Amino acid sequence: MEAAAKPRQAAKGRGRRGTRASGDDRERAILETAEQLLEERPLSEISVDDLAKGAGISRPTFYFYFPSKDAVVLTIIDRLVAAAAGSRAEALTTLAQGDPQAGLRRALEDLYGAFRARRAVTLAAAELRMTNPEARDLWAEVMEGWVTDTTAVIEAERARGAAPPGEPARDVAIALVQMNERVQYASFAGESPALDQDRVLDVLVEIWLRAIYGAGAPS
Amino acid sequence: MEAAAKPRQAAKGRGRRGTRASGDDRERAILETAEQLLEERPLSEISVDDLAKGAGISRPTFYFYFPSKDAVVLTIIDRLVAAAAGSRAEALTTLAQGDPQAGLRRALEDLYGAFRARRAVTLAAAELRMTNPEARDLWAEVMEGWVTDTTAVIEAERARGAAPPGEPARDVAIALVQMNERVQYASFAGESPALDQDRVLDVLVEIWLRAIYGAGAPS
DNA sequence: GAACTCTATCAACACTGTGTCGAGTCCGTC
DNA sequence: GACGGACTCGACACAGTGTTGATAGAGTTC
Repeated sequence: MEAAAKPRQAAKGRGRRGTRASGDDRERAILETAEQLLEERPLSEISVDDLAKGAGISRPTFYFYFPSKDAVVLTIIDRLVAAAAGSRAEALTTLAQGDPQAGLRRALEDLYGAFRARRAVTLAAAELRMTNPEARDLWAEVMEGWVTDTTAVIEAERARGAAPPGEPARDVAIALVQMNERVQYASFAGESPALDQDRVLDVLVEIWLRAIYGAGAPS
Repeated sequence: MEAAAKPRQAAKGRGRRGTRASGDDRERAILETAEQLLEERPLSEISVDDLAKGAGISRPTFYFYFPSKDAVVLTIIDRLVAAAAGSRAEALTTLAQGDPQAGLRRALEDLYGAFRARRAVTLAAAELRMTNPEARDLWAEVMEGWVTDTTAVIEAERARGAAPPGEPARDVAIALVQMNERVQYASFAGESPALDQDRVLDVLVEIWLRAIYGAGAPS
């Protein structure tokens, strides 16, 4: 009886737990504090107490608004993801009509821009993904979206004869999308072997174009 | 004088802190326990107590052998890195003489094999890299090694006219190496959009060859 | 305007995990 | 047989998480 008695389920149900009222300010204050602190240091070095203090409340009161630190960050990531989804929809439109190569570049540019604009959140997402299943799932969804789109583009280009055949389109898409993720992350995080922020796009675009349009290699 | 009196430096100086004696067994037991537990669950869900228990000692005794949990994992990663360095040296030899394209495939194969053989450690390394500077540096060194080698190959192939010009060789090398890392990680971790373990190599090799040897794309 | 309810708040607590200290035991050697 | 170093662990101090229960205040509702 003892063990099952506790309905422990931290990080379930992202937002406030009760109904809605005036304390919206507090909730916003917590989110803003989190974003601001993430600008300064990694997620692992931010405690619930830091968030509470930043929002001008006590630690227990924090738990009135969010079930955990992770939930706060997840909420923030949700927004980033929503913004990125917007970029993706837009990019798709550009791609559908007109020159696919130029469209591809536009798409990669938008995506890169969306994440660079919220660098700190992007890095926190990567960190959270390591330990939090919800973050992992959310990110997986995002990746899946891009992979699906990219697969469609590759298949279309192959079908119309603009791109040569090769490994399955979806497999290539997965590798390219993951390359972008990693390269962008390394660049944002200032890792040691990493591309300069303003070189990222040129390099990624060249590899994408060659991977999709370039024939094998007749030495 | 006081401050310097304590040679306290958690996670600094990987192995035992004292001299060497019989307790080598314990040290080995801790390392083996760690490897074994990493096979079952992520690093974040393994405590110092788990390691101590697994090695048949108490928690304080653990600290006689290692300054922290991280230090244990770092030691394990060191070994993986050493093995990978071996693969790299071998791959270089293959590359230097004979067909570079076949050599490239061999190199990627060896690398992939080295990490797949120690999947759990590879995943732990990625996890630790998020929070531990030492792990970050160690990994950075490894990456730098591959980037340097790859850069040399690309430049050589361009010089001898086998590969067309393009973005700076080092930039391309960074992107490709990071792609490999991310694709392999996703595959090992069983992420949702990820390549099947036995598709990884074919896909990576195709993209490498096209990125290096494939011309742009004259639609 | 007293009783009722619902939001919001926090002190105090229980728990988990880390790292340290000090008091040992055991063992070889001088 | 006592000294010193390798080795061990109980007990502690600390940091962080999440919960409980008591309470204050701001509207209703009758």
